Amino acid sequence: MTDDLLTVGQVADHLGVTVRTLHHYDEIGLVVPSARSRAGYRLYTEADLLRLQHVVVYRRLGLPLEEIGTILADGADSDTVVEHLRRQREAVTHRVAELTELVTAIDRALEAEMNDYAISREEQRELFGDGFDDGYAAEAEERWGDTDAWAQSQQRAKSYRKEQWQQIKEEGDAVNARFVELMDAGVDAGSEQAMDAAEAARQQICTWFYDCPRPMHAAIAEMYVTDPRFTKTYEDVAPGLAQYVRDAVVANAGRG
Amino acid sequence: MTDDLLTVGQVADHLGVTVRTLHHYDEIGLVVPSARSRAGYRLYTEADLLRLQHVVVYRRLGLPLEEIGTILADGADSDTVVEHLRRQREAVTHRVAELTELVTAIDRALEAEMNDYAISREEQRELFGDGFDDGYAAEAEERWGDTDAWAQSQQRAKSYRKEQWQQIKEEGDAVNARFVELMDAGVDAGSEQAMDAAEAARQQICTWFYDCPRPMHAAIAEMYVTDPRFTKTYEDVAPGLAQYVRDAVVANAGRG
DNA sequence: GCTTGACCCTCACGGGACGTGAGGCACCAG
DNA sequence: CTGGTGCCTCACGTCCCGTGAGGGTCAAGC
Repeated sequence: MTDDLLTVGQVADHLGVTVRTLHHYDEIGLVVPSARSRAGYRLYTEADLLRLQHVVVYRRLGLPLEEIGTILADGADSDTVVEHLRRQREAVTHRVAELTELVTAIDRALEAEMNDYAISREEQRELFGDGFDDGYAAEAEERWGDTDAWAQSQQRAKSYRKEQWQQIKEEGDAVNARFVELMDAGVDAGSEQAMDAAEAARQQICTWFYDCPRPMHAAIAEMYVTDPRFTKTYEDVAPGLAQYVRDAVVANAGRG
Repeated sequence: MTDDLLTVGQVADHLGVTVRTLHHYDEIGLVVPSARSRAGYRLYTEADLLRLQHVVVYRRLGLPLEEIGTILADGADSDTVVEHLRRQREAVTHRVAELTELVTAIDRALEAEMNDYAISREEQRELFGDGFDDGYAAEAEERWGDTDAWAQSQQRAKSYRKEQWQQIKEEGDAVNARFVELMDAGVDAGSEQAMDAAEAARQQICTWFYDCPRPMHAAIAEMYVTDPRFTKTYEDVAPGLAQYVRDAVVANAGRG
C-alpha cells in the first residue's frame, strides 16, 4: 500500500503530463524518481508524486523549471507544502486578476468598435499596452489552439458577415433612439419603459457579442459616465444621454 | 497626423513587446510593417499597429503564432475586428474560469493540509490531474519568475517556520473546541456567539493563509458538508460539527 | 517455449518564440 | 566631428519539451 511505486506511464496519466516531460524532469534533476526497477524502469514513490504535483501547478503558472527547482529546494516538510500552496494560490489569483483586467480592456474595445469609435494609439496603449505593469507576461503553450471552446467560438464567429454588422448598427441606433425619445419625454430613467429599453440594449449585447448578465451590463454602463470617450459618443447623440442610459441600465439590473 | 509612422522601438514601447519580437513577427510574415525608411528602418502604420495589437492579445492567451496568422488572415475589415474581440473575450474568460477552478483546487488542498489530512493520489488526480479536461494547458513564458508580486510573495513566505505551524494548529483546534462547546450547549448556529466563532475561524485563514472575505469563507464552508472528506474531519471531532460550523460561517457571512 | 503487444529505456535531432550578442550604418545634439 | 542612441542584419543560444530510431521488458495468449 505504501510501497506503491508507479511507472512513468501511470504517473503521466495521473497528473496529465507526458512521459517525455517526466524524462526531462529526471534529466535535469527536477523530479528524480526515488527508485528504478532492475530493468531500469523509473519508479515513482508517493513523495515523488507530491513533488511532481507542485511542479505541475507551478508550471501551469508559467514558472521556468529552474526556478521551480530552487523553490522546491528550500525543504519539503509538511509546513512548506502549505507554503507552496499559499504561494501558488496567490500567484494564480494574481494571474486571474490580470486576465480579468484584460477582459475589461477587451470590453472597452468592443464598446468602442460598436460605436464606430476608433481609439487612438495613446488609448490603445492605455488599454492593452502595458496595462500589466510588470510582466505583460504572455501565456504560452501551444496546444491551446485546438481546445474545444476555442474551436466552438471560432465556428460561431464564422456566421457573422457584413450585412449582419449593418443590422447590428441599426439595432443599436434604434435602442439609442428609444432612449432619446424617453428622455425627451421626461420619462424617469428608473421607469418601467426606460428599464425595458435597457433590457433591449442588454439583449443586443447578448445576441451579437457575448453573454452579458445584468450586473455585468451595469458595470459596463458605469463606463458611459466615467470614461470620457464613451461619454462623448453618447453625449454626441443627445446631451444627458450617457447619464440617462447608465441610470436606466443600473435600474434594470436592480429588478429580478 | 494620419501618416504617423513609428519605428520598432516606439511600437515596442507602446505595446509592451520587445524589438526582437517585432523583428521576429516581420521575419515570419505575421506583422510586416507597411513601409521602410530609406535607411531600411521598419515603419509601422496605424493599421499595422491594430493588427499587431490583436496579435499581442492572442499571444497573451498562448495561441501559437502560426494560428494567429491564419485567424487574422480571414479579412481585416471593421467587422472582423469585432469578431476577433469577441473571440478574444471568450478565450480569456474561458482561461479565467480554468484558473479559478485551479484556485478552488488549491483551496481544497490547503484545507486538507490544515486538517492534517493527506489526500490520496486518486484525489490529487481529481483535484489537479486532468481537471482541465482537454488541455492541461500549461501557461509558459519565462519572465514570470521575476515578477514583482512573485518576489513579494516569495519573501513573505520566508517568515513561516515550524513553530508557527504548530501555533496554527493550536489556534485551529481552539476554534474547533469553541464550536463544539457552543454546539453542545445547544446554542444556535445563527447566534451571535457562533458567528463570532466563525469570524475567528475566518480571521485565522486571513492571518495564516490568504485573504478570505466572508463570502469566500461561506463558499469554503459549503465544502464541509458537501465534500465527504472534509465532512469526515469535522465529524470525527464531534458528530454534527460539520453542519454546525457551516451554518455558523454562512450566518456570519450574512451580517454586515 | 514463442510470439505479440504494450510499455519502458537511451540517444539525439528538431522546433517554436524569441534572447543575446557582433559588427556596422543612421541620426541628432553639442 | 564626435558621441550617444537607435536601427539594421546575420547567426548562434535557450527553454521545454516533441518526435522518432533502435532496442530491451513484461504479462498474456497460443
